[in-house]
Amino acid sequence: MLAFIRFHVNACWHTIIFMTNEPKRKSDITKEGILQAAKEHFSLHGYGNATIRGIAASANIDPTMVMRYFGNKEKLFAAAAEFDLRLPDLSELPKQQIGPALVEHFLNRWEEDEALVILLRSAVTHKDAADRIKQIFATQVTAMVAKLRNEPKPLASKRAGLLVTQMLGVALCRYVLKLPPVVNLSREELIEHVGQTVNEYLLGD
Amino acid sequence: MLAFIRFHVNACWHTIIFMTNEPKRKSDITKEGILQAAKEHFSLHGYGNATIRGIAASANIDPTMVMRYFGNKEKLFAAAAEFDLRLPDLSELPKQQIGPALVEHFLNRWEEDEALVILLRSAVTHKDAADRIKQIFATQVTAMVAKLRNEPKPLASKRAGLLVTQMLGVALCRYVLKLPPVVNLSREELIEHVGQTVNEYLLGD
DNA sequence: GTCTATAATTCGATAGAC
DNA sequence: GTCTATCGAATTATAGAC
Repeated sequence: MLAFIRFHVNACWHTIIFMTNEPKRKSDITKEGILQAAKEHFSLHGYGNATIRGIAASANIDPTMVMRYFGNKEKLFAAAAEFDLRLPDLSELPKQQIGPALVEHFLNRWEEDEALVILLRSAVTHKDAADRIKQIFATQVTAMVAKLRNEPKPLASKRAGLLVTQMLGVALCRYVLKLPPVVNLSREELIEHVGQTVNEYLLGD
Repeated sequence: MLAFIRFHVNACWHTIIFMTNEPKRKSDITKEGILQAAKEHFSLHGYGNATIRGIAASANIDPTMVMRYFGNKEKLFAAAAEFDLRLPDLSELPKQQIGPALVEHFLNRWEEDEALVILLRSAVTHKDAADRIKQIFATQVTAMVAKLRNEPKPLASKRAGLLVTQMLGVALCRYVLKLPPVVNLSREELIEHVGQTVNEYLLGD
């Protein structure tokens, strides 16, 4: 098991990684450290403005090591942005609870895994990231919506589209742009009000 | 009055500008052409990935002319991203129509003025653009919400926050990321369903 | 495994001729 | 007003010594 100590000098984060249990090859530890630093830099600056050198500095390692382990910047990004929405099966819930439960799940995933912020901040200018987001929401979300009710695919696609505008809007304002009126909303307020909207989009009409 | 002819060679747009009426100084025409090209490049690529050289090429002009007219890249961006939401006074409308009317106004503004897409695509990685968006939504939107009903400011701020997540989410998915399920929604569908949500956020409880 | 040196680009910005 | 030439900085990526 690996553990991290993180500290920052001159407004720049650094990571020290150490083992807590099973021994692991040094190369794996190094790779984990690079990946952790990469996630942070891509998350903060987006694909284009994150640099191999900056990532290497945060991981306390030589920049050439990053290339050695990940080949190039694209592959490093792909590794750092690996993500799964892990949408739960909501079909058993009472209808009134589906929306709030889904919003809570989204908030949790967004806060526990940097990958979505990475993808969102990069997708706006980086084609690979945009394609990943399109794929995630085209497959996982539409499938979940279609499963919820037995409707023809075009209608499920409309519901999924409306749902995505609201959920990505929350993520953009709260976790990427950090707009004060949205950051100041509590989790409970978001779950209640946005949950009601999601319910309308998924089950309304 | 100025008019534009636009064509593209090698997947890159170019602009020819000519007068239709009143004569104008050549320097003004040049400046207009640069600004038009700049809006397009910032809108497509964001601040960091748009280049002075690319903008100059689109405007059929020497790159040094851009610097001459606008000083530096920051000032050129500020000129290209100049924007006003022009929120209408909705307090006279029947309550049921406020949400749909507001959504329609947002869609119109977004489609007739590139500046909002410019700001949104740049705000994610460029601090100046993020600050502009924060300012626009902190002032114009919150003021409109507060005017709609006579409520204490913290409550108006919550309503404005929820509203912004939905409206920026629509803009992000439809005009920036161009997610298929959202692009495929018709204007009428957006006005109807998102309008209902907006009504809930602005007037609910 | 690690690091120095450097190649090859690209960009914003400036100096200065005409 | 216009353009050539160029500076200085930053980046990804590679070659090769130890």
